[in-house]
Amino acid sequence: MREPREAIRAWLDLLGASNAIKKSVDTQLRSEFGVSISRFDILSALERAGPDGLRAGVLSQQLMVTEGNTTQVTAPLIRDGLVKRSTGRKDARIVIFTLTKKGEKLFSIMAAGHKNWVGSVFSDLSKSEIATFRKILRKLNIPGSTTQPGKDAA
Amino acid sequence: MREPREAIRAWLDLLGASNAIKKSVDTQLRSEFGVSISRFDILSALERAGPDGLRAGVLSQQLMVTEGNTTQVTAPLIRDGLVKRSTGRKDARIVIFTLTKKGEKLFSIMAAGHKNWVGSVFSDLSKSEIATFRKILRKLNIPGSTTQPGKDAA
DNA sequence: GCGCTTTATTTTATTCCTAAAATAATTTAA
DNA sequence: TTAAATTATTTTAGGAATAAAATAAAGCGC
Repeated sequence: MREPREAIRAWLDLLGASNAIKKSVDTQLRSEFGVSISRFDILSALERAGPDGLRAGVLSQQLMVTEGNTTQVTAPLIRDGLVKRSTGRKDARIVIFTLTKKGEKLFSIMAAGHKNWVGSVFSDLSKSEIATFRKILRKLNIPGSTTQPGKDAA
Repeated sequence: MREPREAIRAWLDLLGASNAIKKSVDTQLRSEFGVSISRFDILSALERAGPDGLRAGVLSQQLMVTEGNTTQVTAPLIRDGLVKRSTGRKDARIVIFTLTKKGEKLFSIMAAGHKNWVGSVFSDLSKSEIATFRKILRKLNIPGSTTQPGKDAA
């Protein structure tokens, strides 16, 4: 494949679709629940983690953002009583985030809406088309991405 | 397609690929030319527009950003002498952005690098795979998107 | 011609993100 | 056991985006 013109078009299409879907989901989460997509992602990770919650560093890794960002985005969630922040009992450097009851309740409602919205975006695609789509995404050569097959450390 | 689980996975893959490619391109543009991807996009639009340049509103529309954002992102490009800002001769409310000679020169170098980087991301895909990929992207139902087929104003 | 509306852009305040500096707690080593 | 190094997180400064308010210029209606 030495035809960068088509590659550029594909990249612009990919970026455009991603931005448009993200904006749509974000707008719906905000208007219905007053929560941005970034905050939703944090609630989602904490829900998956269960009652033990997640350390700040682990949460950041999972969301692929910096720790500074996690500190900032959790702040309003804590202020609003959706997330609890506690420090490690053995090691006081460690910070653990968990979902509060209120956070759990809100998240379960939001998750249903989110699932439906995303489902509707892909509703015109057959199961095999979705599989093809994901397969092609996996074939992209993204520099610095660890998601490549069989790329173990030397 | 009533299987939101796979749809969610596809959406997360799509978002992840888009973010990763964008970060990679941005990093390379910054390190080699000291220009962010947002600034590159503006230079690119102005290059396509040619010597007549573009009005602030048109530029914003093309880049799908607000006019306030255009004002802000053009500012450093003007400061650095890559873009010229002039006001309309007939209507003083109108602002026109054009590429300077310096901007043209830098852009032509950057565009070559950009084309290669994006090309390499898609280098493992055949021509028909790229076509399939773009076709599937076009089948996504994105709320509020005007890119849907045959959706004329009523 | 003068006030009112519309149009075009800028400014302001806020969110989300990063990188780098600062802080704070623990562990290691001499 | 205390000074130095490491680890975990927060703070700070700044870029890129938005929405909404402010500014500024044109165009209308009478």
